[in-house]
Amino acid sequence: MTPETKQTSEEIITTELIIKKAVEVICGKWRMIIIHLLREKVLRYGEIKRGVPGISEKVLVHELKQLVELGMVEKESFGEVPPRVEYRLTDKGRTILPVIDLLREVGRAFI
Amino acid sequence: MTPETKQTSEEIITTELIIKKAVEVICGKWRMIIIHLLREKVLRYGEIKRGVPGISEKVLVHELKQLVELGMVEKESFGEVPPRVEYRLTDKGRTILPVIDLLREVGRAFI
DNA sequence: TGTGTTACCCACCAATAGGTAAGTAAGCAT
DNA sequence: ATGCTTACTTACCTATTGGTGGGTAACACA
Repeated sequence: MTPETKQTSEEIITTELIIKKAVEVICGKWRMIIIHLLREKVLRYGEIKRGVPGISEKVLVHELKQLVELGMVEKESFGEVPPRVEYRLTDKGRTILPVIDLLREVGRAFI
Repeated sequence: MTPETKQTSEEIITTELIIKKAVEVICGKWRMIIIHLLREKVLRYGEIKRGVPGISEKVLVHELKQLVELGMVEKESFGEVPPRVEYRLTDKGRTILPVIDLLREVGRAFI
């Protein structure tokens, strides 16, 4: 990234902004779990719900909405009854998969 | 990491636990900023405070306490007046530096 | 006597995150 | 008519997070 070892105070400020934004994007009790679930499969709403036991419907819906807003997840509704809605990770969403993998590695020490 | 591609449901549960724990450890509005600050220097309380502009004293004290509890930071008080207290990253704390670096990389796309 | 220094603590408040339980639409099968 | 299915919505509540503005100890120095 930055080839220089010394950072100007401007760069430090930007670095802090980026880190804070990234933390904001990553955090939430269930968000990483949902993304981890979507890692390899396109899933319907109900499948995600069953795959994340313990999450409330309200929070799941809210999280999915935010993930779509952030451009990390794509939502596709088929106009069927009963409804069928699929969620899939976007390329942008996939950029944080390495973060999840790293979290799995370092997280062990804190359990 | 796990050489197998298929995970048993037991492993999936453990994976979720680890990810949730890691997220818990990482999150908080200021935590990563504080750790990033301590990356290369041992700092006094006041230096951290000045290095994290915007944080309230209450939150800073609380964060530092939790970081010590988690074993990520060591606190050393010198019995002086006016008081002098130093904080330094432990090896355990250093394990999340790669996470911060990765967050810096992926975070750009979300600003 | 009074002021400055440093690293805190405390009471109180507001905003956000998350949970619970119920309800809804629209069609199909019974 | 009734119930089942699926993907939600809504009202209400609690808990956690973070912020504000004050106070404190203990000594040194003017």
